[in-house]
Amino acid sequence: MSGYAPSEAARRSGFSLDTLRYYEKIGLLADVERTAGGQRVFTDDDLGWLVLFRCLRDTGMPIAQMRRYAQLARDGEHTTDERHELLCHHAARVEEQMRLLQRQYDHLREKISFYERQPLVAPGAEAEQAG
Amino acid sequence: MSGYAPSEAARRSGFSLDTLRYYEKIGLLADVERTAGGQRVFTDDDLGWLVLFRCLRDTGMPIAQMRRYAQLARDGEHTTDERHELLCHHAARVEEQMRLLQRQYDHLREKISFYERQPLVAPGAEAEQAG
DNA sequence: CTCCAACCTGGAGCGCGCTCCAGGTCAAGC
DNA sequence: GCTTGACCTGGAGCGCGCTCCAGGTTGGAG
Repeated sequence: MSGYAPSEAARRSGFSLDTLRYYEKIGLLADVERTAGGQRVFTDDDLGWLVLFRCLRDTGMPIAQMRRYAQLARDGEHTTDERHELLCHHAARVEEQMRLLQRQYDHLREKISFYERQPLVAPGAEAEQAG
Repeated sequence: MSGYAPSEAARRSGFSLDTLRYYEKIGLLADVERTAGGQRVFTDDDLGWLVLFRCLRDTGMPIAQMRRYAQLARDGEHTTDERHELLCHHAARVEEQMRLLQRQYDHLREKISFYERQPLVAPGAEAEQAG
């Protein structure tokens, strides 16, 4: 059940082969196993990390911070508080990001509704907006 | 009421001076007025555009697409359908983005709650997760 | 009139996160 | 044993969106 070829790991994780190698190179994924010949073998644990990295990446965490998190996890049990804190801070930023996105989405919708109302309104009746 | 110095426009829009110049250079903001000596004077209309650009940027629209939108607007009334369509497509992408962000935020929260439950649970009682 | 902070230009540089490449190795199927 | 496609490495390159710089000009305050 564990031991995936690079292409399989790529397929399952949604990251490209190059990205998987890159993540290992910069120390996000550490010590990926190898065959005798030197080819990578990804474990279920690696896949779990990749799922996490996707979550963090999709929510806008910089790679440097993911690296830090991964390093803390490798450092052992005594770093759980710091890891917890790191994730909480990140979650707070994500919440802010969601609020901003919602706000700007509302603006966008308003702008769109302006285009949709325009044909029904007498020319010049609405305040001129940019665009 | 209209006619802002670059620094004032920067302050009001939240973009840096360099970014304002950059936006003009690449044709997002076209034909910004100048004093006799060549210094920029931003109008309320320019400010309106900047508000729009911030909205589009914050929702992840690439600059090339903003450029296209701005160009269409300059091309006149007969492009309203295309502009409307462009914004609608963008809005759809933003909705997808919001769904993804929410989903990944939920994962993140789950991960965090794992850290918060951990001290209460007997060692080995929970499935091992990466990180 | 002088000063100096704000402004101008063209163009180089940067930070991020990959992505691609050349040149070589590995390993599964025939 | 041979072929062939997947894989390896180190390092260069890229696309985006700015950001910074040098060297010069402008314009309002005193």
